[in-house]
Amino acid sequence: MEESATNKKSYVKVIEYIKKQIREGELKAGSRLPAERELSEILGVSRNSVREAIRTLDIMGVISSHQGAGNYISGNFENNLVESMTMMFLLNQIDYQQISQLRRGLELQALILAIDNITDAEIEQIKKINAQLEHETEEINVILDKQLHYNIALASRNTLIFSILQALSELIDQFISDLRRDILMTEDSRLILNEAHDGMVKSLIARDKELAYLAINKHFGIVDVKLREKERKTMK
Amino acid sequence: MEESATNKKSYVKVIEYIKKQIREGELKAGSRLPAERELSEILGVSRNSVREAIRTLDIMGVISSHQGAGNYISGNFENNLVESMTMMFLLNQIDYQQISQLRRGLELQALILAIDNITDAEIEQIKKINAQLEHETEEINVILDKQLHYNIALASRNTLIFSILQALSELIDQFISDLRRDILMTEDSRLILNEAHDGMVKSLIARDKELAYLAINKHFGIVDVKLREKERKTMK
DNA sequence: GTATTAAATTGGTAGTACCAATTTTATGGT
DNA sequence: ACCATAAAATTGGTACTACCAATTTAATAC
Repeated sequence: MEESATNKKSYVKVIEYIKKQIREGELKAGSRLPAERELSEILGVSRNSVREAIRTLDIMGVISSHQGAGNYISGNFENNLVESMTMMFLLNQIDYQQISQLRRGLELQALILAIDNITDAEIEQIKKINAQLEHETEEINVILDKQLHYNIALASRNTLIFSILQALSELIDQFISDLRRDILMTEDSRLILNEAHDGMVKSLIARDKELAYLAINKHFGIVDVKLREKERKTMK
Repeated sequence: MEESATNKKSYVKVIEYIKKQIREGELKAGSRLPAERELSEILGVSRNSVREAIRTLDIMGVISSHQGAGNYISGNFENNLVESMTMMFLLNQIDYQQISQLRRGLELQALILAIDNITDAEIEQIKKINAQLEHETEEINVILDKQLHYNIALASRNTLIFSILQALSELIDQFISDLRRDILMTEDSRLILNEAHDGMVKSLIARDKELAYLAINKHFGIVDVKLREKERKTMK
């Protein structure tokens, strides 16, 4: 019972065609797709269906559309992950605790991978950011904090982990940036977070994965404590 | 310069409207959306645009469409993650090594969370699966192996981590199932994997996170070794 | 009250038309 | 020959209509 193309919904045909073209090397990042009217003719489906498929791939980050210019293969998937997680968040399928737990797992793995892959220049850059971060006596500088984690994620050389961490960061910005600020602003958490960041940087310098594990635990330990405090207040 | 609704592309309006409805509790998992022709009228956009938006949310897993019946708010996001990662894979933005690294981080975190949340009944279930798995003398039973990891991920009580792990599993099935089988089939890896699985189960029983860390390292240590062997052969 | 049938509803697809942004081509001047 | 400008062609964005196909709902017959 092979029905291959028939029976399938038209927009699925279009998506599969594009996938096939990518798989076969006909399309790659930067390539321009055939015009919608052309695709419509090639595949024997209406332009409606072509557009539904392209719109989906657009939102997913696979394609970027430019009116008048054409549709191009992109490669920016963070948007898709953000969109997806946003919906999960809105539908109450996930909460901040889950996001934090995921981050903990990924930050640790990113740090461990970075230990294997980071260059000396990158370490210097991170040391610089961390030094600036510790000069902040008032509160944790959110931007510097993000930069620190960003650079570590980058040094992991794992696009997938990097993308997910970026998506999580954006998700936090969108929905719970105030919560994060509250968590980071108190004096005690600031000190512990500085220690944690120091530990992370030291683990990179010493290429010490055990230290990395401890530092991440310290980092997210305090985040979790603060999160629970916050929840208790909200409950009252 | 507030332009709110104007200037925005029509399908964006539709998506934002649906998001808003979800945020305000008008729509939740299981809810039925207004008919496409209705939405079209409500928002003052063409049915085309409504469909482009709905199609996107459909592929994302937020909506499930049923011809004749209607569009319903769903909540099955694995499909979206799979789609997204599939595209990343096809566009050579990620490879098996990266997937394995991500899995390693998530499996560890899932196991650690499971230690805190798993019930005795669930432990019994997992022990049973593991016992069956060790009876397999010929090769690793892929299905049982997947079940073991599946149940641990479930016990983590983290939908997000669970979803990503499921997506990774499907991705592996789709593209590199043969590679996985090759990795798991050799005698030495079978023994080590059994030890690793034992360690994971024991860590759950003893609620020992240190043991969990060691077991996961053993598990993915052998996977990585086999992966590198495979790569070396391919290079030749 | 139940089973069957007809009608209405709703998503799926196709086609046409026109607008808007961009690119390409043609035109004119120096 | 070169460049700036304008016209034409291309291409995505949107709207509207029409019809098909699956499903649900209402009507009918028993």
